[in-house]
Amino acid sequence: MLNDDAQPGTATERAYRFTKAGILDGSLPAGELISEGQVARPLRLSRTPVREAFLQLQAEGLLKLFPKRGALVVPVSTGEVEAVIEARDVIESHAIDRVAAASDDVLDEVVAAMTAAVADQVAAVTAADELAFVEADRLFHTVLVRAGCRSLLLDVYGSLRDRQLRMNLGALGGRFPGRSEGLVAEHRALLDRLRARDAPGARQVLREHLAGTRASVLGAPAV
Amino acid sequence: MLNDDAQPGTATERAYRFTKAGILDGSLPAGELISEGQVARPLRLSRTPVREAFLQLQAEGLLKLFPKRGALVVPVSTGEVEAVIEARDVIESHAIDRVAAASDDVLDEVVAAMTAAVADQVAAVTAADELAFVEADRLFHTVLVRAGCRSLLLDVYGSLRDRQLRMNLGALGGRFPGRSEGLVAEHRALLDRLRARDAPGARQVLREHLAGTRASVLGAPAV
DNA sequence: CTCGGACGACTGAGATGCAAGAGGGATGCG
DNA sequence: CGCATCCCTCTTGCATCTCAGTCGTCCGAG
Repeated sequence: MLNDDAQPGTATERAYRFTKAGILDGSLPAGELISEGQVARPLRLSRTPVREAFLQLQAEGLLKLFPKRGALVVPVSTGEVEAVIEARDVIESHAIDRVAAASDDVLDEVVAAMTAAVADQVAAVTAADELAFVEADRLFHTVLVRAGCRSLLLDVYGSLRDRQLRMNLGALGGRFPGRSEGLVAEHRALLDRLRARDAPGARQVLREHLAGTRASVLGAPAV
Repeated sequence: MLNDDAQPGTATERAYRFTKAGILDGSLPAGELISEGQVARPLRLSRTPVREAFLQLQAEGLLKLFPKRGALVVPVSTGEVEAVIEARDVIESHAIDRVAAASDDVLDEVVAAMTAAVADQVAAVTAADELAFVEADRLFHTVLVRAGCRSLLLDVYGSLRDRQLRMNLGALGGRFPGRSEGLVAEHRALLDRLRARDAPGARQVLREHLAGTRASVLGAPAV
């Protein structure tokens, strides 16, 4: 937010990061109609790279471009929450199946990585570091998906997590109201099932996990 | 291919369609490094809209942009075939579960639409109309996914089918070497299972169906 | 004959300029 | 005072221009 300019990368990348960050952290509020100039001016860029960034963000579903009108920061609708949860369920369940059926070596490696992520989460909770917690949470799930899915689904999953991050921030204002412990416990349960190669059990845990996420996002009136 | 100009839509759209069509029908061969001018010149456009089209196609995975070098028409690798098949399996299986658990009304409607698609396929086979056959095949699956998945997965599935289309054309030169009957039979079997709300059975049929597709794409040396 | 460095053509990244379309507010009329 | 209309501004779409990086080629030295 502060270092608007003099960032690394191409102009397009800078515009992309700036805009995406703005959307994710809420400084570009959902439902707002933003213009290319709004991004180009503070970054001291021309509109060309901004346009390319907008296009990319539209492909990710964070923006919706209206001809001659502007770019709408798509609001997180209830439907979208459901869609994201559904997609996560489908993809992560698949990953579970694959990992549970993998060789010992692969399974061990994945479980180790996921265990480490959980440890990071616990550390983040004690340090009261929101960002680190979210990052570790993301890592936990990403490791699973990376191990169990091919590139295509993996890419989809990546953009999914971005949207979910935004949902959390939008609905909860960035707070995880005491759900941290529950999340960690569910992660541990998932790991247990995975370690035992109990795919149906792991999927069940995942489903409950996602149901909890869904509830905390949808059911939170405010703070 | 013939009507290069005077098409409807914005310049960006025209560039997008032109390039995508070229990639899908093979006139822009996979592995080739194409330049913006190559598309802009025949369409009598400037390079700006072409660039935007390239960006979009990169997001869909059909192109890979190399800075200052050009745009690579990504070759259909064995890995990509596997990835597409995997993703289709995951998404369509999920759709099957959802549809099989849906209300009678929904199920009936979906089955009716899919039955109609199969009928179209049969008609296309007798008419020896490749294009219509592929279109009907696509419709068959799309109806299923549309009924069983929310927007997000549906979008993913859409781009999936494009890539698959390209794989077919690339590997088989557009021919379906006598597999048409098999495809129709498998579609019918899938419909039977679906009609009986036998989700596991339907998934099994689907898996075999996709295995057949995979084999015909990967394992087909020629005709 | 082969290898290496420099030159030139080509390509994309980004900036700028112009024109068309959409919306909102002021204005004139009933 | 309410409403339809016009105009003015804002925003994007696209073209054009400049700059920088990359690659192929050519020429000379060993």
